[in-house]
Amino acid sequence: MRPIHHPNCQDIALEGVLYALGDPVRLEIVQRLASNDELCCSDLDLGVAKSTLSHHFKILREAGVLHCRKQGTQHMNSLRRDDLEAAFPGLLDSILKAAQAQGQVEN
Amino acid sequence: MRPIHHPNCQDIALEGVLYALGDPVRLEIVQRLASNDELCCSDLDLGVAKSTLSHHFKILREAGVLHCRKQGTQHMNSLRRDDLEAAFPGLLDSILKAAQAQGQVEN
DNA sequence: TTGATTGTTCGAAGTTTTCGAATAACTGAA
DNA sequence: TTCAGTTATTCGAAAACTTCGAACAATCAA
Repeated sequence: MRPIHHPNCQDIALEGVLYALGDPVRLEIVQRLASNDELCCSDLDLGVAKSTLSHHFKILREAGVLHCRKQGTQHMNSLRRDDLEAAFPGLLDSILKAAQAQGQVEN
Repeated sequence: MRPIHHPNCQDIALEGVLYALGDPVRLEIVQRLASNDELCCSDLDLGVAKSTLSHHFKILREAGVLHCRKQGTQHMNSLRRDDLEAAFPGLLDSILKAAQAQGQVEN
C-alpha cells in the first residue's frame, strides 16, 4: 500500500477544492465532518460501495480538504479547516452555510 | 435546436454550482464574467474546441450560474449574481475572491 | 439567395467513476 | 506466533462523462 499523500497548505488549489465538493457523496462527507471532529469510512453509510467511498476520500484528501490519520486498522479523517481558511478565507464557511441552508429547505 | 433552459432561482443546487465551478475552463469563464457584464463564446479563447466550450456553457447554464440571451447569431452570457446571492448568500463572492487571490499568487 | 458568422448536435475516442473481488495492514485471541 | 476479524486500498471491467472535429442550424448582410 502506498503512503497517504496530503498537499501542502500552499498547494491547495481552488479548482481542486471545488471539484472535490461538487459531488453529492463528497459534499455529504464534508458536511458530516463539519459537525464531527473525526470520522472513518465505516462511520458513514452513504449508499455506495466501500471501494467507491475510499475513492471519494482520496479525492478529498488530495484536494487538501481533509486530513487522514491512521489509527490501527481505521483511517481517521478530519477537515483541514485552518489550512483551507488560510488558503481561501471564508470559502469553507460560505459553502457549509450554503449546504446547511439548502438541507433545511429540502426538509 | 432545442430551446435553452435555465433553472428557476429556487432550483439552483449547491452541488451543481460547485460541480460547474470545479473545472478550470468553467472557473475561468466565471471569472471573466465577474468583470464583464456579458460575454459570448467567441469573446473567449481558452484553448478548447468550440464544441467543448459550448458544452461548458451548457453546464454553467443548467447549474444556474449564468444566464444566456440570444442576440442575432450570438449568445450573450451573464452571471446570475442576484439569483446566486439569494440562493447562497456570500458564496459566489467568496469563490471569486479565492480565485482572484490564487491567480495573483501564481503570477 | 448566397456567404459569413456564431453556436449546437452528433459520433468516436479517451478519461473518469463505480462496483465487486482480491489484497494489504493491523489487532486481539488462541 | 499464528489465525481470524476488522478496516480500508487496489485491481479490472462496465458504465458514464469529456473532448474533439465534422456536420448541421440559425441569423444577418450583401
